[in-house]
Amino acid sequence: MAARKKQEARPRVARQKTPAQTAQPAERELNRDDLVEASVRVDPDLRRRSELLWEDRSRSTRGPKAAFTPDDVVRAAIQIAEADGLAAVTMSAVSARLGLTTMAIYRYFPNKDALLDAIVDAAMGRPPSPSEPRGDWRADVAQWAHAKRAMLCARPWLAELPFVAAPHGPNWLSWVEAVVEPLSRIGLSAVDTGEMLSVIDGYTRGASDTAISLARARARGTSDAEWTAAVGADLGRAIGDARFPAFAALITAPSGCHPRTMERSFDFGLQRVLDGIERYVESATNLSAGMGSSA
Amino acid sequence: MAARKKQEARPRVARQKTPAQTAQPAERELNRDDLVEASVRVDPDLRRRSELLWEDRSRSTRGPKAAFTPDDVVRAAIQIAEADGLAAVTMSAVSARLGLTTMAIYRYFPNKDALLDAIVDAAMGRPPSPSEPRGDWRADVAQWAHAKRAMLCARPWLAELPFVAAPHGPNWLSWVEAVVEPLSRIGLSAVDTGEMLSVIDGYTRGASDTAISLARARARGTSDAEWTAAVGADLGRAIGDARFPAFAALITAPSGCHPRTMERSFDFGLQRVLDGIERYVESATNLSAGMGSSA
DNA sequence: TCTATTAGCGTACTACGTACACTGTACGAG
DNA sequence: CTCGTACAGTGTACGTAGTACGCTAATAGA
Repeated sequence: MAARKKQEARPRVARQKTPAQTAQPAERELNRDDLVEASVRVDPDLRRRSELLWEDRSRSTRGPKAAFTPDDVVRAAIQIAEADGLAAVTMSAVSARLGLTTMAIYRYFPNKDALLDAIVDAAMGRPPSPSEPRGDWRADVAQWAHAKRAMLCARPWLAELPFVAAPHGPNWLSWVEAVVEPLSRIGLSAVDTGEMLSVIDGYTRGASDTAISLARARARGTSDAEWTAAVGADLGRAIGDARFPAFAALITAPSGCHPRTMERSFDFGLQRVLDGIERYVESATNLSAGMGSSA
Repeated sequence: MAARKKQEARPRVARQKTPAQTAQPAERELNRDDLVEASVRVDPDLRRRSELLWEDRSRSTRGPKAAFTPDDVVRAAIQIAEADGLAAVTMSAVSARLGLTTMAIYRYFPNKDALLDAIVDAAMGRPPSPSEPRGDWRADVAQWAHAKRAMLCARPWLAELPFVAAPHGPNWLSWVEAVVEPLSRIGLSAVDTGEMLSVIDGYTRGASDTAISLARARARGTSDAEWTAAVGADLGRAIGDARFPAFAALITAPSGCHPRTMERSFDFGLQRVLDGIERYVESATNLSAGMGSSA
């Protein structure tokens, strides 16, 4: 991540790009040509990273044979992250795992950022395909949310990376596709569907953080009891402090935040969110049917 | 963050702590004594960091006078982060900004992690106090969510830090208190209130990520048009790809993801989430009133 | 066969976090 | 008043990270 930081710190001299086409129409529909045209304006670094995620890196003809594929490198890096955490994923460590010298990975990825991009996409994997698309969007969306949460908890180091930000690879898009599909079946407008996507994904990522934190602790060898004690000691600062009466009352009562009940809690909240969406769907459907019933 | 990483990577030899009190009762109510007892079991590093956030660092008597206070150091660090991003916050940079040599900050914070803890808490600031507590939990919660989102967008570098994780300082607790207070007024059980807290906060953090990403781009000097182009080029990979039909259809339609409409979108989703909570409140209230009405 | 291309190596440089020993200052105990 | 102790800030040095650059050798196409 040091590399990522460097990228952010670079423009100390704020580079003001030529503000030539500030007033370009953004409300139009997108098509391929627009995107090709648009991508020209995109930061070359970002464009290169995106290309590395998508291009077919099949063998080029000349020169000596490479001992590994980029996928091998990514796999090695992921194994290191699984075993020793994201911080252990250094260029030297990855190289060493493959039996290469440090500089050899730079033949596969131009820098660590590009490697991390590939790691993120590979580590996400594919979403589980819904058992049978029986038209029940609510069940499918719930299943997706649980799957995404489980994916993040299984690889808690993944959430340390800014995997919400560009560039996104095929697996990332697959995950999005897997929610958008059931959401589209609701029959809302595209804009509304986008809103619902944001609601579901936002809740899923945000509400998974505690579980991810626990998973991280487990990966470090911390027991659940120790983690609970640490959280309690941390939040317990509120108890007896006049500034936090409501929160103190909350955590003093028998708590719902235990490793055992966390997934149940997640599902409970998810059902509330889905309720909210459903209420909107009902009202929108009623409205479009001309019945004017308010929810 | 390199320091944070190091901390994660440290236990390559998985240190299995003495699993002595694995079966300690966690379902009981918490009180001060429990917490003191519990905190003994907590990772000393974490405990020290928490203490640094909470203890009164008033002047000790002996020795030469310190030129600055820990708050001065934190302020300097935050100024650097505001100007050049989180990556520019190095121990040397902070020292230099205060006119000190690199090693001088170690007189104020034992290491970079501790400094970052303080930065996070200071940068969060205090939540705005609700205009007048008129008993409308929904309005107060919505105001809180918008405020938290605004706070994160104003300091996009803050979201790069694991500020969901321990240790938490007084400002962090103030933010929590500020939602728990209106949520408590609903009259749900403590457990249910905790669930709602998780729903609201989860949605708020998760659904703010896109706006944070935009804010980050702006901080780098990227124009909104460039950012939109970059996002379009990134997600546009889905267009024409048979693997992502639903998502392609979504982004091909006139999109709702524009800088101008982002806050409106956030609020729209927030209203859905609040609807879901409200529906639960209604059903729970009806149930407790013995009317057995199902939602 | 010759040559352009490229995989992997070795060396070296820079930036960062931080350990450690040192200097000088200022308060409080004698 | 003075002296010793505690502490602020300095300077040097080390380990680790990312990576630029030039070298060697292998390979396939001309």
